[in-house]
Amino acid sequence: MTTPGRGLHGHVLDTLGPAITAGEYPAGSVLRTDELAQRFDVSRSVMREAVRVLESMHLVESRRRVGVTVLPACEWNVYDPQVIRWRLAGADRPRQLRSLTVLRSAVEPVAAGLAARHATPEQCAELTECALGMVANSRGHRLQGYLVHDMAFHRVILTASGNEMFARLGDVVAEVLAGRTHHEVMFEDPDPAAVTLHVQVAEAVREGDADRAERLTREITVGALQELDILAP
Amino acid sequence: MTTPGRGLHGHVLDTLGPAITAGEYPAGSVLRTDELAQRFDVSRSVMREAVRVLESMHLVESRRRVGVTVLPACEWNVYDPQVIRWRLAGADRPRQLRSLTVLRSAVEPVAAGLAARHATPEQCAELTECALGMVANSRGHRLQGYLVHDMAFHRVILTASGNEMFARLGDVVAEVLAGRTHHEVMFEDPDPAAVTLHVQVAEAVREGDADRAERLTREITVGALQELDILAP
DNA sequence: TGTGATGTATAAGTCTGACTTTTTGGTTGC
DNA sequence: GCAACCAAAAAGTCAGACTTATACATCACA
Repeated sequence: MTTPGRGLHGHVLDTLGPAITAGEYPAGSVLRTDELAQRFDVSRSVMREAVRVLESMHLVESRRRVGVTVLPACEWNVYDPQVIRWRLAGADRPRQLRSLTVLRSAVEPVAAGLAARHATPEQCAELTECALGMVANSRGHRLQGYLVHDMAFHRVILTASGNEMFARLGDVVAEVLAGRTHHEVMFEDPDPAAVTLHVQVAEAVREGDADRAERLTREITVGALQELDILAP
Repeated sequence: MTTPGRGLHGHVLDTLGPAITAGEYPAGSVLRTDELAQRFDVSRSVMREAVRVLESMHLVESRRRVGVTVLPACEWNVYDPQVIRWRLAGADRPRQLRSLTVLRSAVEPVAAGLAARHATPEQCAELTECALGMVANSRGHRLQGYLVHDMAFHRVILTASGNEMFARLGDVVAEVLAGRTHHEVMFEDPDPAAVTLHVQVAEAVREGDADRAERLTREITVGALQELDILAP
């Protein structure tokens, strides 16, 4: 995704970050900078930079005379894209996927409603194009093409909402969608009902019908929740 | 909030972070590590650590032969609590407050619905206690006491949702609420209707009525949006 | 025996200076 | 005008010496 291993400290992070988020070092574990520097065969300066970054993500805490302490998961900056990526790549991928899908179900409908009010003509056109692309790739095992348009669709919605916080979730949603396609229903064509919903959302946004856009997007996200068996009986 | 100035690099961040998020260095500005180190009267090692942290927040990008480039706001990790705090303390506080309030309006109703399903008896009790505290402080200019219980109420809802991503928004919501009280309607007693809504939400959660909890919480957040004049005509 | 003052070892924190590597931008030569 | 080449600039890396805070143990005193 981002440039991996931009410098030695980046390489260290690519190993340590996933290890910590995977729970390899339980909360409370204590690491020593010098030992880590030796283990990764880097200088202490480089190791310190890596620790500082982990510290800014609230993954660890560095204290004098003690060492580098691993913090409990409830302290982590779970919205940090890097942390999300590490967790998605590791053991608690399912848990992370569920959390993110629930977040989507909260955010995307509201974002769609805002998009209906604020989307520029260009964004409306983009949205329609994405929806059409989804339709065109919805049959005949064209999962890859479908996915690309699906990700683009949701990204445009989030951006067009005009809310910077929503917009920044574009990458996250894209990774959730990609993950879903790669693991769950890889071989079957997407649900035709879902495809129709996307087309209708594009319509609603184009017409500036905020309520309808929100309601339809809520239906989409309900579908995503059901795929992961997150629902009340 | 968090320990300020934990080490020299922390002090540098406390100055540089707010400066960058306030737009003092426009996107594309180039800084040099050595110059910064001199300006802050710290060694290059310390300065490098600070830059690494800013880099992990996507506030800047460091490239060889070029320097430390300030990135455009659309790249920033706007969910980083540190970044949020810096922005709330700076010039675009109003903009940040609006973004966060819209985010609240999306997340909190869904969180309340989940809380109705998953809240433990202890959490239900806490919730009721918070609501009662709000009632008790709702008259006679007891804004401070009211605020404390209001913040606690929303934090419990977010935690009880059982979703880690929601739970981590507790601090953010608390700061939004605190900011609102300190700036807008500081002198008037809170809207009685809002107080009643909180009591009713606590009720709905206790009874496990997810739909009602969600609907009522949506009313609360609509009120918050209206206070900031965020609404469609 | 319990409690407070004192000492000490430890690991992070800081600074400095030398060296390496990458990259930009200009210069040269065809 | 274009290619190859060169030199300067800034980040990146490393090693070593020194400083500082602090957890823990020790000891003295009540």
